[in-house]
Parts: sequence; C-alpha cells; structure tokens
Amino acid sequence: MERRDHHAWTLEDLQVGLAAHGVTADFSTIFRAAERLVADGATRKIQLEDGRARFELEQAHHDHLLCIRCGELVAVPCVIGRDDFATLEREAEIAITDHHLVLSGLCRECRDLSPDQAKRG
Amino acid sequence: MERRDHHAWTLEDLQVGLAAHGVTADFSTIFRAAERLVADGATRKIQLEDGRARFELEQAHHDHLLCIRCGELVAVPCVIGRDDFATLEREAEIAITDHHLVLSGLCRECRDLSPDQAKRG
DNA sequence: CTAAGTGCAAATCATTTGCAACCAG
DNA sequence: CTGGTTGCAAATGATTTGCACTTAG
Repeated sequence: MERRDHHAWTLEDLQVGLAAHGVTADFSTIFRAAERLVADGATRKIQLEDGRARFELEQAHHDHLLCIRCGELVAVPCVIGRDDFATLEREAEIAITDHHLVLSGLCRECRDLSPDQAKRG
Repeated sequence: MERRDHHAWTLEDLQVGLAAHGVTADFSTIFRAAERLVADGATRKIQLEDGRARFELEQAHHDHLLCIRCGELVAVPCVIGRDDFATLEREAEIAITDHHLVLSGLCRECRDLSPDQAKRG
C-alpha cells in the first residue's frame, strides 16, 4: 500500500496514488489509515518545514533530503556518528534520545539536471 | 526585542514576553513583526514537529535540542562535519545546500533533574 | 495627506474529530 | 445485531490575510 516511486508520502500523495489505482478514498479515511499504521509501528510520520506531514514505511534509521527542485523527500543514510552524539552530550551537558535531520539540496535526478549546482560535487 | 531567557520563541512566547514588559500586541502584529525580521534576515524561523514555529535571532550555524521535558528549544553546536556531508554527497550522489537537525532529549536543567536518564551520560 | 503600523475578524491550510450510514461476520 | 470502516461535514490549531483606523512624518 505504501510503495512505488516515492519514499515518503503526504496524505495527498496517498490519495492521488490510490486514485491512480482506481481506489477512491476520503482524506479522513486515508488520514486514519496512515495514523493507524503509525500506531502499529509499521509507518513513521515525518513533519517537514513546509507544514505537510509525510508517511514512510518504518525502516532502519536514516535521514532525509528534501529536494529543493522537485520537492521529493528521499532517504539518505545517517551521517552522524555515535561518537558525535556522545561528544555533544558531554560538552553541552544534555541527553540525546533521538534526532531528526533534514537536508536541503538536490536529489540524484535533479542534481544531474542542474549543471550549476552539480559542479559542487 | 528577542532576547532574554529563551533561545527560540513561539509567537505566543513573544506575545507573553511582551506582555510581561507591559506591551500588549495582537497576534497578527507579532506575526508580522516576526516575519519582517525573517525577511530582513535578522531572524530565522524554525518549524518544529509540534507544529509551532519558533523564531530565533540569526546567528552562526548551530543545531537544536528540543527538550522532551520542558519543551524548550536550545541551541547546540553543529555536530556534523563538512567531511560527513562531502562523503554523503558523493555516495548518495546528491547535492546538499543546507540542513536542519533537531535533537530530542533533555536540556541541561532537565537532565540534571532526571536521575534515570542522567545516568546515560 | 501618505506611508507605516495595528487590532479585529475572517480566511487559510493541513489536519482531526463527530457522527450517521454501511458492510462483513 | 455488532464491531470495524467509511464519507461528509464541522471543528481544530496555528497561522495568514483583508481592511478600516491610527499615527508619525
């Protein structure tokens, strides 16, 4: 139910995606289904700065890149090491239980389409 | 106008804070002032998972810890190294222009108040 | 007067929730 | 019938926006 070309889905994506499969569903229905999946631990809900939540299948921890060109939220491996956190916890005198990192930039497809920015890499 | 005990302010914090100084202002007024500061580059707006935006003075880059006990958003130095990003850009074939990291955990004060969790560090 | 700043109320946006109608067992 | 699912519409929560009114220059 939550696969295909996207990695993360907004409620609207889900509705459109289902519609494409001939399934019509109300926003509230989709919302409740998504929430249930989150409650069941099968799915994770991610709030983005743009105000819209995304739902993705629960998987091994990873972070995200929000493509500033196509808007897609793609998964990327976590770049922060255990050591970095440990050091920060000690130096800032805090306790870290979780983190949420969202990178902004260009996804692979868009990077390959943007000569200007591609030069960076 | 945006200093004192907090590091980041919600619109409500600002309203309450101003009220404490004898200044009464409408939400829209505060909202517009905050947005203007953001537009002027003096302030940064941060969207959190809790749905409420915070405003903080624009400063050198840093990340944040959202305290799960007191709800305060505190600044912490950035733990991600330039190298980490460079490696990720190369391996994931993406371009990174910015990032937004929010840690969850306990701020210094709350960590010191929580024996259970304090043992971690 | 003129532009800028303000309060109040109404409008948005993205969900959330209440409820009555439906549907499988 | 009975519990679990829907759809529709109304309710939320946090902004945003429209507009008329002040106010400083």
